Amino acid sequence: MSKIIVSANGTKKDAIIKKAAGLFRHKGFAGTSMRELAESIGVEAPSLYNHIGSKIELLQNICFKVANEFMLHLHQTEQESNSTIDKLKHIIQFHIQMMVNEYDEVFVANHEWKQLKDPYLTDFLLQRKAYEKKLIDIVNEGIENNAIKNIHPQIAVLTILSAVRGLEFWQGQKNQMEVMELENNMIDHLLNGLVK
Amino acid sequence: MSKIIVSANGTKKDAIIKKAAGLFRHKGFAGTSMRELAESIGVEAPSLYNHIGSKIELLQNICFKVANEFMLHLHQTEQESNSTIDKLKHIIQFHIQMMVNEYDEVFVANHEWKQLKDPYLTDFLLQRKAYEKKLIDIVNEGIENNAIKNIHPQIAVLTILSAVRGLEFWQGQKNQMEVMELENNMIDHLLNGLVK
DNA sequence: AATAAAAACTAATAAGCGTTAGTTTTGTGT
DNA sequence: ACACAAAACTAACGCTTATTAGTTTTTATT
Repeated sequence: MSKIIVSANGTKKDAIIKKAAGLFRHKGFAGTSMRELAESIGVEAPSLYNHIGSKIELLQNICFKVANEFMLHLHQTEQESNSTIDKLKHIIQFHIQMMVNEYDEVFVANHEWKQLKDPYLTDFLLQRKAYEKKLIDIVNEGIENNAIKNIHPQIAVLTILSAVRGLEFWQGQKNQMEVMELENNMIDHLLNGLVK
Repeated sequence: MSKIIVSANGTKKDAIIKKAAGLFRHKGFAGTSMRELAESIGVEAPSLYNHIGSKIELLQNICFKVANEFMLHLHQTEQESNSTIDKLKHIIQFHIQMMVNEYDEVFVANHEWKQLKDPYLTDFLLQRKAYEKKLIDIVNEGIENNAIKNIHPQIAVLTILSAVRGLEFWQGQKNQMEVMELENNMIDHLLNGLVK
């Protein structure tokens, strides 16, 4: 077998990307060298280039994989004909789940996308703006339906996204029990507030 | 006069740190070179070393200046004998103000502190933990006083801090009117929720 | 066992990094 | 105008970077 250990249904490139996500999270994209990445895999740096095109390509893969997953889920949520509040609950829950299940990738997409080069940088930002726009539409829908108070929709979305994207400190505790507690508390906090 | 333009009551080192904060925010600490920093100031890279010790020292200055400002404000807030809710309002407001007035510095402190080296890294993390601990105590006080619902205090603090720290997208709009709107909406959202 | 392909290696490239040494220019106080 | 200090410069150091070229080893297929 090869030195690069692949998981089921995964290519060697996937395995490299996975390791890269972990290192990029800990040390940043610019702060991680290909030699480090290679060593963490158990291989010499040039060997990586049998499987990948470049360092920046790794970052592109991570960022767009995450962006696509979020966008796909949002599309699905839009098409379910739940109440506005349930949609928001669903979205917040998904963000938390992603944060728990694909922590490295989501973190890197949230923090290192600035290191992307055009045209990928522009694409990424457009996708992000589109995502926020869709969320704002949902909040507006809730305001029209009298389900949500007359708050500034953009600020409400900003607050929610900031809150869920910033979840990075919730580390190590992957215990499913605690994740559910986190979900329930955050959803309640962001929807119903803190005041008794 | 010298090439490095100093603002009133500021040393040349302060001017360099200020420029560094801007670059570190845009390109990251590892992604910013001393030659870039020098060029943005209008000087050759080695000239910087007449005024500063090292690159990492710039990051240290930024991170601890921000950390100290937040900690100082929290101390003051603790000693004012307002209600728990007013304390929280006050703290959220201060975070937003800092985000608006010292955007570069706060952003860098929030995102690039990982690049610090020990003992500064450990010190910074301890200070952050202490800050969170104090906030948790305030929330607990509110729960005991029946002012805050029986939420998990750590998660509540996590949510609030995530929300205010993530405010990065609120860019360019330094219009004071809009800042007040942002403040009022976020405070209302984080304290009273979204649901009507 | 022979052959072809995949995946690893070593060696080396040019470029960029933070920083130091040594020197020259600029500004200040007498 | 002279002396001293501050602040800039050029040149260069040793090191690290991502990546390429060329070669050898390993694996899979017949």
